Amino acid sequence: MFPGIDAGAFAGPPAATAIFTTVLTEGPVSRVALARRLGLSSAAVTKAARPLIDLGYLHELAATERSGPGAGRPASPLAVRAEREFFLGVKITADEVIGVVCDLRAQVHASARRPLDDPDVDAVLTEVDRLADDLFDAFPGDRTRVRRLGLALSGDIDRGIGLVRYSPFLHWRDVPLGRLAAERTGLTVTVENDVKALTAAEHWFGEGVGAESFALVTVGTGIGCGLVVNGRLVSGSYGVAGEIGHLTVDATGPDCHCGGRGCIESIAGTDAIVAQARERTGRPDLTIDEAVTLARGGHEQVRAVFTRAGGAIGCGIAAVANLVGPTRIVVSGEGLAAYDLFDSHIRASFERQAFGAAARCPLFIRPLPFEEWARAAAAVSIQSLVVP
Amino acid sequence: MFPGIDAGAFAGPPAATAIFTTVLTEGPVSRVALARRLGLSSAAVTKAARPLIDLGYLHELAATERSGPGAGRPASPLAVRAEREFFLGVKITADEVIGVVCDLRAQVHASARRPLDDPDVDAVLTEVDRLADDLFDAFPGDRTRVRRLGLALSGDIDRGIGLVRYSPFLHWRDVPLGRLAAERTGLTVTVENDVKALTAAEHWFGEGVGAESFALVTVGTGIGCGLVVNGRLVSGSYGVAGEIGHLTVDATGPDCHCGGRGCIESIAGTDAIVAQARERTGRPDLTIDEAVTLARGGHEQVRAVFTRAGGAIGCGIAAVANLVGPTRIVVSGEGLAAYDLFDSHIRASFERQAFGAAARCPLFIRPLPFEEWARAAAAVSIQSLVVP
DNA sequence: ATCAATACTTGAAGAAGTTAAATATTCGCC
DNA sequence: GGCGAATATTTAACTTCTTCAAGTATTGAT
Repeated sequence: MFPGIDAGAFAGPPAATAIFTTVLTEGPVSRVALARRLGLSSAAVTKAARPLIDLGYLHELAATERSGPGAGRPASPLAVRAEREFFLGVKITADEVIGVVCDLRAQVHASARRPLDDPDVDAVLTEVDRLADDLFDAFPGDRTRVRRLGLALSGDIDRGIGLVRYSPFLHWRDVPLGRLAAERTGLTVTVENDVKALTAAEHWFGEGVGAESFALVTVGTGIGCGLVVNGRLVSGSYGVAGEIGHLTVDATGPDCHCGGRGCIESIAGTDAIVAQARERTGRPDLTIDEAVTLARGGHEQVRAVFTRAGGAIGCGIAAVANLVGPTRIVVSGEGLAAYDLFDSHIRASFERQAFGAAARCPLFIRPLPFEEWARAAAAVSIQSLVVP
Repeated sequence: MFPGIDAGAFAGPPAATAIFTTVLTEGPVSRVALARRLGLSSAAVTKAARPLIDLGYLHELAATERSGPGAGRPASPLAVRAEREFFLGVKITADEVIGVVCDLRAQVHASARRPLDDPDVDAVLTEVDRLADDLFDAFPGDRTRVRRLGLALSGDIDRGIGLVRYSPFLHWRDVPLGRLAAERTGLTVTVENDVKALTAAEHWFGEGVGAESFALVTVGTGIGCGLVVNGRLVSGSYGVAGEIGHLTVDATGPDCHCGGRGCIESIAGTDAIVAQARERTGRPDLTIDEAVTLARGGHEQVRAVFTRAGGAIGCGIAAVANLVGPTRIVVSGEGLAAYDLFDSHIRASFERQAFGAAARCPLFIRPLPFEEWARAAAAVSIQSLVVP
């Protein structure tokens, strides 16, 4: 059952988990609708929902306007009591820790960030702990309701045991971050790869809701991809999954640090875009923001860099669509802050490369506020409460 | 419960399905081992297994040699009674129908084939029906134990309702093949895409056994891919999945009929290999067999064609490994009849392109007897009995 | 022969779900 | 206002599946 006071995770009957997950991700639903949706009898829903209501995780909404024929008792939809519990989410980057406090529905209630100048494990833990304090201070609600912390960082991570197998940018190997952070903060900690966290968050609280399979492509310094197939996140053996950054898309493209040529990342990664823009403008100190401004201002040479990048991203997305056939695709990341320069090119390239009906797969292209990574970490923590 | 006489599918308790599936795919296991493996109590295994034994689907093996400390009652492993039930499997190609009779463990007991000269639905059904008769004639066992038929063909297929949405080589659209074949043959029919069927067969009865995720890459006229992720076959929305044939791997490569350039298929597809070999030998009527003979004989120009093809295949496999991270990969297909010419090049290219530890993913490269496609169809039929 | 170890079986008890019937609430209509 | 049809939810009796705890079975070692 859901925890009363302790930090234990949900361990009730399968029906209760399914009910709570559905209400959480798909919004208020009546018991009868839940029964239909989950293949249960309405009696089973009534019974399984009661303890969730008693514990304060669900509550009944006032009857809403009818949709059907008009007659009959109106439904009393079940809704999640978002403020029943709160979650910290922290994204760890090479030079910063960014944190948020979210409620059960992954709405942000407070946020904070701290610089990081030492990638040493202990130093990072200290900053995470301080950040948690900052978040508690900034959080207007009941602090005793915050009992979980989600951490997200890039690298090879074993979420099950909270182990960072390898983090290239922090130079960590086999760091039991989950245990260490739990000791430091006294919270129940979940650790997940950042792209997977974002994918999971999008699956439960974003555009991926209700999709049996979907893909998230992140565009920034690197190009990454998270996948949900058959309703479950794809983890990948050997610590590898979602690596699309080094697919070849243009053999006439630039050399890539991976040893290949014309990889997506070497064309559409932020660094690659800056490098190309510098080359074409002859300004060796051009920044990405200046490049964006020039492109928006109509500078054809720089514009072409973004066009080409969009084309490369579209190719990568098409590869994903052709291989796993997701129902929907989200394209996001810091690199899309200037998504007005990308959008149509990504779509055109995708539609050209996608196989048959896969071209009909809807694309959601939008920039990603950096805080969103931290929210994703909190979302993973929410998941770990509901589905241990 | 398992059917006694009727053609109904398994509908017993979840534990019984899990037990039967495990014994079927992983071989004889003791009840205690099953309990540990499936997270059940040994009492539950005893109880769930009894009806399966009574119905003749499972039986007890004589106690085997011990593995543990030596003391204690020896286990009585449960094994599948393979001859309890038999299955027809038929692969439909553009010019032939190929069929086999398999037992529950997917061992072939008889096989037959018939030419096909008319892609008309009715003509194909007639040939399938005749082939079934041929198979019944060739089958040495008890015919009344054959009650299911699996069909496999390339194209967009809805396995759930036995519908062929689109078959390019037969020019079919929305043909309810499952229903039609059931009416014709009187058998319970399952229809599946051929590559997915092969993937499912490999997952249950081949190199994929026990793998949480694995991939099968077929090499022939086309280059295809089937995926199992989180223990389940990937179906793909929009009728698309596993399309890796048109990934670009060599921008200097030949034009492809898909409109792109340097696609895997345009380099490593059987037709592409023949075309390249003809060009390099100046013999416009060279066949694939002759090309293989030349390459084996040391003809450098032709050899290079296979080397290049192997490189392209390796790239495609690496793309799959980097994106979904399977635990194992099988590379197979008619196109690998000359796999001695490919093997090392595929491996080298894969290891070069695979990301980090993904390069450690074991590759099983081997040719595919054509009959294997029919066996895969039977395997899908077996699955449909056990997991409806 | 006896003991420890391991495998399997049994029976009582419990959890989780089902069906069928009762209850609750509304709308439309008289 | 009262009544019936429609829909939602609850209740109670029952079924099914599973576990737990205790027993039986079979072996090797002493």
